[in-house]
Amino acid sequence: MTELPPVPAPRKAGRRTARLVDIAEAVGVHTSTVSRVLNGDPAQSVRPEIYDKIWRTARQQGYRPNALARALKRRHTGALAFVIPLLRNPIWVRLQRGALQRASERGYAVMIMEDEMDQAQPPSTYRYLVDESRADGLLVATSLRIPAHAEGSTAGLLAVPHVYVNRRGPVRGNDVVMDEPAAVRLFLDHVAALGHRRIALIDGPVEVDTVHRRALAARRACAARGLQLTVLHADVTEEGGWEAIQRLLRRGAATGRALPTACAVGSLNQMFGVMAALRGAGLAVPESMSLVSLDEDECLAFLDVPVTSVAMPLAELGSAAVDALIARIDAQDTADVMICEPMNLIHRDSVARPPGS
Amino acid sequence: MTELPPVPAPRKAGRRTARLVDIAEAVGVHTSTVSRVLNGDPAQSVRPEIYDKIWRTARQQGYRPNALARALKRRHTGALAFVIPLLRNPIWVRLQRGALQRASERGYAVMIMEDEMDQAQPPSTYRYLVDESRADGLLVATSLRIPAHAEGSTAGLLAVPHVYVNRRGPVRGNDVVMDEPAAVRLFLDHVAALGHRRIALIDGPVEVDTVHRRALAARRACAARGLQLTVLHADVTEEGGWEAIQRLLRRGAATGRALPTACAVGSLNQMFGVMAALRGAGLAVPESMSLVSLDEDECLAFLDVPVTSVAMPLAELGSAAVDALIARIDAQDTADVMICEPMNLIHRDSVARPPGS
DNA sequence: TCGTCTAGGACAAAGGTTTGTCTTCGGCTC
DNA sequence: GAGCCGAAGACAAACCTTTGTCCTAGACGA
Repeated sequence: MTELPPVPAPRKAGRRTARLVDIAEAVGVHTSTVSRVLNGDPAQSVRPEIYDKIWRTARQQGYRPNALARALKRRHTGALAFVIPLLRNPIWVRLQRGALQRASERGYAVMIMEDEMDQAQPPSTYRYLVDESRADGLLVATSLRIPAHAEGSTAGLLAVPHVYVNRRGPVRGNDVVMDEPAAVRLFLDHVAALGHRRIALIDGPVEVDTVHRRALAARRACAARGLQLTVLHADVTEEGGWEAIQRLLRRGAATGRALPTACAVGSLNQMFGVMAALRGAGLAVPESMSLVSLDEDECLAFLDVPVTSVAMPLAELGSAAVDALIARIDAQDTADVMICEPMNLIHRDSVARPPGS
Repeated sequence: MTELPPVPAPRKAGRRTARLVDIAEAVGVHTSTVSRVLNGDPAQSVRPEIYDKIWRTARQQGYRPNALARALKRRHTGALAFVIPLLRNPIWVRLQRGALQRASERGYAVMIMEDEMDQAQPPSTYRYLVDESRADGLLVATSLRIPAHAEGSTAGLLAVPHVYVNRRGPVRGNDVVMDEPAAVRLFLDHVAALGHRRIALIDGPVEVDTVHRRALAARRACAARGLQLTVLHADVTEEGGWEAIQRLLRRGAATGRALPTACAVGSLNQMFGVMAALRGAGLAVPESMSLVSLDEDECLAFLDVPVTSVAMPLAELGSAAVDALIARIDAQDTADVMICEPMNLIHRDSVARPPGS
């Protein structure tokens, strides 16, 4: 394997790929006939002998329809653009996977546009992809925060088929999201049943829509259950999680109020920071603090103390988003979609009864 | 060839986007003039007044050249296809980022094709993307193992501009890889200097090219330094890492030979399993076993014991791969590329002197 | 005055498909 | 035998740009 043949650099020597007209000539019919036969046009009738010859020739010449010409004529590119922040956070990977797979099943290619977390562009920036006929529609998973969305950038996008993924856009009817409230309740019910009364939620910046909805759901659910809730917003990084715990501790020390005994963490990255900070503060998990990750990843099972988590339907979200976008491209229904299943609490070892119970 | 691409659905009618002819009519010139002016053709001379009017009208109508028609005529799509296994492993994310960014700088769009780890396709499968004029070239980062590559699947790809990323293809001249031997040496020099003599390398399946090259480099370097090396191949998962350590322990018990005192782990996923297994076996890090990850990720700094790692130039790899592919598309040079920098050992707390020294 | 040159454009031919409309011809009915 | 019809395909017009070539009128030189 180490010594392989030297490369002959076989750049295509003028031999162009087969076209419809090549087949037509070889068979002795018009290109329109070849086109209809190859596309299985039921209205076209040809003698079986010609039919066979067309297929044989096409196969033999390795014919592939030119997607450009076809798209130009059909006014339909068969491509979807996915605007996504490429983060280390595995949720995006799973989401991307689900979307890619479904798109491929439905005969669409997906082009990925990175939208950097730090300098997110308004989604309408990407409209040009549709205007230039590079894509038929936009899957928007940008991390731009809500207020910036709302201001003006809206109008541009509306002219073009698009769907917001895991986020709510400025108008209703184009969103595909997960049931964040259910995830939060899954966590709350679990720890409340064990006797926890003081709860913390550590999550990303409040301007991020998912975070906002989780916080809201947590507040409602805690109010309903008579639980005391502390919400801490921090960067979606290990540092962020670390710093959030510091804040929690400082706040506890300053007010003299007892610390929460159960804590949910919005992202895997933050989780690492949270655990490090807890360890540093001498707070044992789960003895002093129960921990639940709202972001499932297999590595959680292998940590020092395996972390209980809520597994969200991310792949399902991705594929549902693709379906929703294609429906919009085909000018079909246009309603928000919420993906609820499957959503499971994965029991591991980071949750226990509150201390002193 | 049995199945042509799925027939796309019809598209809703509506306000069409501006075309060259719309501008031409509005201005009162021929479309060719508009095209040349808008494309800045230096050979075209036009009165300043017309020039201004063309630009004004184009801007006002929000003209965007139709990428399909343009690509059809120019025989150049401006898109690259990236065949990649979408894994949780963060290396792919970084690689993808580097590639996306560079491609966008060079005016190319990137479409991502997922190639599943489990059922990887021969790279020539994706040739159709170029044959159908969907992309100008292929960035191949498939996880398919070498032997399968070599057999027959080669010929198809050669006809098309492509580059293997982080892998060696079956012929020389189309590979963009990192300096894995240097990474291995960085690890070895570090632990050898501390007095370690018995070394382990836990990595993915040997058929994966990067793994193969790392193992080879490790063997050579250990031989040269008089170190004793154990290489363990395992799945690139947490389980895999866990199981590799079990194997190491069983082997030690069976032969009665002393265990390695320093261990490099090829991927982050495996690292979690390795640490769990070590913990389970009562082997403290770094007192009983020094650990180095060959896969840097920020979370390593926040683990129970922060893990020393070798940071590889992944983003650089991605952008270099894009450059190399574009060079091939432009029929320029065709030589292998090896990315060497930046590559750093990130010192954390998982490496110490060997026990009893 | 005639020819030449150049600026300033116009014309038209691609590029490969799709698709609405026509044509031709044999067979059938009446 | 005239008329009609369906089968089997041919024709040609898009789809929107790019680009090689051609045209025209005024300026200029001889």
